[in-house]
Amino acid sequence: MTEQNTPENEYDVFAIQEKWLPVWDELKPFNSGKDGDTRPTKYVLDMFPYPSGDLHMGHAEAYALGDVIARYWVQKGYNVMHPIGWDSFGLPAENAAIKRGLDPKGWTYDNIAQQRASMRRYACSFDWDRVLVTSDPIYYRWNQWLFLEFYKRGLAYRKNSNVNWCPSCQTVLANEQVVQGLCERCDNAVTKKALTQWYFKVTEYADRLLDDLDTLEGNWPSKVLSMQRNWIGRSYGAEVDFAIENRDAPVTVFTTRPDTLFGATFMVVAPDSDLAAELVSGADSEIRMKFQDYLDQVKQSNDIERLATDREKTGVFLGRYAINPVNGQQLPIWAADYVLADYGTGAIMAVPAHDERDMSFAKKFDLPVLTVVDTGDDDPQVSGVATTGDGKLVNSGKFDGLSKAEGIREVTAFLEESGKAKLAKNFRLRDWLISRQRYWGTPIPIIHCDSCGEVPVPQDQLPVELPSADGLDLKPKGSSPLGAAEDWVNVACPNCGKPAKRDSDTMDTFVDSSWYFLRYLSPQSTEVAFPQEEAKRWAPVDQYVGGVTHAILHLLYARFFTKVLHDIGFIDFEEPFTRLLNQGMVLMGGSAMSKSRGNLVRLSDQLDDHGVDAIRLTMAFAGPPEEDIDWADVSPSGSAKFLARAWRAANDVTSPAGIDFAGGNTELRKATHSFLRDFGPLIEGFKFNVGVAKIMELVNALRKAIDGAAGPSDSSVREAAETVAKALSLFAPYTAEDMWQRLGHQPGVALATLPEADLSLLVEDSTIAVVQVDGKLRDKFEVPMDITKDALQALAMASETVQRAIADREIAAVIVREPKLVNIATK
RNA sequence: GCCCCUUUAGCCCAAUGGCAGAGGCAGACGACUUAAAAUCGUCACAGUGUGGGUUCGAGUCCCACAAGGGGCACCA
Repeated sequence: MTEQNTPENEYDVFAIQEKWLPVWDELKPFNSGKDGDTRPTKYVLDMFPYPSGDLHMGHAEAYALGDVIARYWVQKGYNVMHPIGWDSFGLPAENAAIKRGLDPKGWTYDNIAQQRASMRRYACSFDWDRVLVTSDPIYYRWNQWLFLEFYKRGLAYRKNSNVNWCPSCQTVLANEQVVQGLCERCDNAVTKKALTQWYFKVTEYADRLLDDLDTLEGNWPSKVLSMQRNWIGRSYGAEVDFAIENRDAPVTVFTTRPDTLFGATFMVVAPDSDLAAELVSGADSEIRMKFQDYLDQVKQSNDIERLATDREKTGVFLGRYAINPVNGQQLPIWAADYVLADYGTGAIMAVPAHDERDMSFAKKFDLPVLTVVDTGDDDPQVSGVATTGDGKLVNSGKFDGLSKAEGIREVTAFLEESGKAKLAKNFRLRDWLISRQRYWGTPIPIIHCDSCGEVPVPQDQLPVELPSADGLDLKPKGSSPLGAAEDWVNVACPNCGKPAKRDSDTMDTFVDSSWYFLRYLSPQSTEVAFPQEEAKRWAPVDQYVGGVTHAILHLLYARFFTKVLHDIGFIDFEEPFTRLLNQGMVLMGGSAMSKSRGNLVRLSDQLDDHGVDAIRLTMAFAGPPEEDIDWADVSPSGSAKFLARAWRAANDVTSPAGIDFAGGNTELRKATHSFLRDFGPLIEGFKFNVGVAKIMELVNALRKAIDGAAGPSDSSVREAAETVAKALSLFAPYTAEDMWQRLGHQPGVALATLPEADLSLLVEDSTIAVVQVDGKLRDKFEVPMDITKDALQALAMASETVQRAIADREIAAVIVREPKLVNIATK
């Protein structure tokens, strides 16, 4: 009695944590890539964190789930590479450092140390010998090397254009970092600013980035695939040349509806385009002034105003005319900000009858509407509502009567003959703006020389290391803080030796994360970014795990880098992440956790209250991994209770380790082996919550057997308990390890293999057959597994309750699915 | 406006087109206890958002609608 209450025989999760951590440090069960390891390889990758503080609940979920997968494959006998690192450059770290008056470097590395300690305690199955930190020169030197490889191939270039500018952060933003016209980071309205900036030519890969998504179908969440497709936004159409009165060269427009060419009644160009300025320069002074006023107004407006869909159309007439190539019609040319300078050619043909935007513009400025497709809807000329559906072409000369699709084809072909049109496609995707006017990032390895222009930093001078932040004003002021680091920025031109200046911008941190999965192959190499043989061995990533917040940005950029590296010949695959799991978010009370909302759940508190295992188990058990977890809906104390229950069951086993399981209690053996049959597919299908439920089921059966007929010494009890320990180690490694030891084994349950199910144990010689009448259950009885169709049907027909259900109705059909089901359909 | 996802018991969630319930939370009851906690055990609770359709048979497939969530959106 008293003995049962000694600590030795009581589940103490905190003591267990302390006990096993040092043992695992020694054992290193998750080291990968040792010489002579003949196991097949598997690359499981968790998205690496920003070191912006300690780990939070979101990290806890992501790493718990990634760990289930990594540990599963280890137990299946794979050599699993499951690395971790830190995405440690970037604005969050820098802003926090400014706010606290600290060096971003010291602040960043302190946080890394803290997160690393927390990950160890959280029992993440990381290979600690492969850690990388993107703000280490040994890492970002290869960003610079990659930049220069891109530069060599024309994939990195500089151009002047109107870029997204956050007046609050005082830096440019990529398109992807502007959300609903607001800065992703500070929620201030984003404006435009003409600047010369560095770009990566991601548009050159737009087709492949889109088409190759098909190869990921089924292995990536369909949501992510559709977001990427939306983002790339390919549309097919034609480029059509319109001659311009009093101008030698024609203006080319892009249209997806060449079939409506006869309905074009005006042309619109983007007001902020060079074309608009050029065209208006040929107009009289009153028009030029009006245009200038309009342009000023457009430039002042921000994206929120511009994107408001219910906004009235605005624009000015440019005093010039275009000629419609299909019928010689004279079309007035307008400038309006609903046409974008950087999409298509920055100019459109306006067909108000068949385009809502053109229609509202035509109405506002009283421009003509001409219907050229009869869709069966109300005539737009009369109704003032544009029609976009299929129909028959009208008012279109020899093309009358064609369908929309035929018209698109025929009209384009007709113009193609005279060289006035060609098939074309356009993308919503823009080139990736990578310059940032910030300190804490990878310096762009270019030197600007007055005589030589842009000069790449020679390979032997890489890395271009960041100068110390000492004495630099990091506060945002619109230009890079690095420009003020005199000693750093002023260098001799590598070409001509004359005084020159370093490029003082730093790279977008998405550059860092676009190829880090390859750097894990050799995180400390000073020779190469990554060794090609190792890439052959490990890459691409078999399983990527992370939040859906990166569904567009990070994943698109990483896919782009992969394709470029493939084309250069460094790797032989074109998609970086074979399989992707997006875990949901952890909410509290229905909304995202935040300090200001007062619903913040601190991970460290949860771990102190319930222990690591219970929190990990709760994360996995809460529901399907891609769904959000509302912490108000789950019960970490329930998880802790279950773990104690499992632990006690293992503690009750009295048979010796190594005992032969054959001959053990049949019922429990069946439970164990049906578990073994079901568990693997569940984990491989990401149904972790169901997998945990199956373990609970097995523990319930185990408890019953210990307390019942089998008793604690039965071999089946040991078999079940060992199975529980192994399976549980994916979710609750401390508890599982302790169970494993108490069952008489050496430490290292993580490396113990899960046996295959012995299906012969699961063969039943009888089953319950059900009889339905018109689909409704009427009777059930036990039958032999090998019962014949006729015999089962006869048994069913003989049933009294069945006969009563049929009553006097005529039988239309009898469906027999022996041995389990008979359905009698009546007329 | 276009596209996608979700909707099963008080709650979180299971269910190869074949008996709606695997698991858990909260709950009720019982055993153990002087008592309580802990533990062990037993139990109740929905006919699957709504309306149609396909089928011998639908939570599951198809169509429409509703609610909630998400993505894209003046991209020619």
